[in-house]
Amino acid sequence: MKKKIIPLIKEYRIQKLFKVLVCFEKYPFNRDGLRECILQLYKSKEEKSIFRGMVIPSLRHLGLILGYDEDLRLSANGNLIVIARKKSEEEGLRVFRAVLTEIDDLDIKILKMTIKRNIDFDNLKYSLIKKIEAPSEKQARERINHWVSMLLEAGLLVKENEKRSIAKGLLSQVEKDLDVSTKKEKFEKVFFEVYESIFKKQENIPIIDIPDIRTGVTAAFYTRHNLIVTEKQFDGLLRGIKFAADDYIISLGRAMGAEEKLFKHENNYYRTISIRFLNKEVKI
DNA sequence: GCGTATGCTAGACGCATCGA
DNA sequence: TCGATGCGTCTAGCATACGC
Repeated sequence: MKKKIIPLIKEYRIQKLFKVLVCFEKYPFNRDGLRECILQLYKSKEEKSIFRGMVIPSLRHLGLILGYDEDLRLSANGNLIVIARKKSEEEGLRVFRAVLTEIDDLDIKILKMTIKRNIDFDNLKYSLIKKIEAPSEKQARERINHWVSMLLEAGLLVKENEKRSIAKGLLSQVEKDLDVSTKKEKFEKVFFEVYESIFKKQENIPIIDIPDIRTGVTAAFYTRHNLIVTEKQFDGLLRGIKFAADDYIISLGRAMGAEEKLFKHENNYYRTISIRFLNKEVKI
């Protein structure tokens, strides 16, 4: 059986990650400003150790940032966490839990296995360590332990005496937050409004980077409706709308090379989106 | 002008060290 | 002993130098 690949999340303290994400919000596309801001959070430490060795890889593995070097910036999920965290600590955690649960569900499945299997948590951890690809058992254990620590700090797992179990109340809240059915009817309206606002901001250039519209739509859903739309959900919802209708045509632009977080549609990967309105009055 | 070599920078990751 | 921290090293990608 092919072993799972679980990356090592070196900076897994959620409160620290919140602070680091604020630096990314303050200094998008500004590596120097970003580096200085982050190093202030880690007194007297080296750029290589903290910035390049811990923060960047961890945030990238969690899908919270995009780009390299001067292009480093928040992803839509990262931006959503920052917006929610500004509202309150609990709201920040609420969004973080949704993002973590989505990753766990896709790659690791600790939460599902903990619910499903009526076995001791340590046994579950041991069986996971055997199933993941890592240079050594020590490394595999470290990867699982860091992931478990994040789930504990997020409150999705709870420690009772020496046992770990699922925080059922919180998890049902996360499941509610990740329920896409409540978002379908609002999606089209929000999507076209955000497209229009980015279009105007770009001085009427119709071709928009998909990461930008993801960020705009996910933020709008949260601020207007208090709904969490993750990047994965955005992509699913976008795939669900008509690309050609009586009043508009949506075109997608291919990526020039290997890039991050491309939009997958009908087995192809796209980086940009543009909309031609046939009867502008109708839609906007 | 073109192709190759070399050096530098940034990102990623393994593992050593330290303290509880 | 184990978890937390961060240093050392490797690799990829890019820019520049150099030779033909």
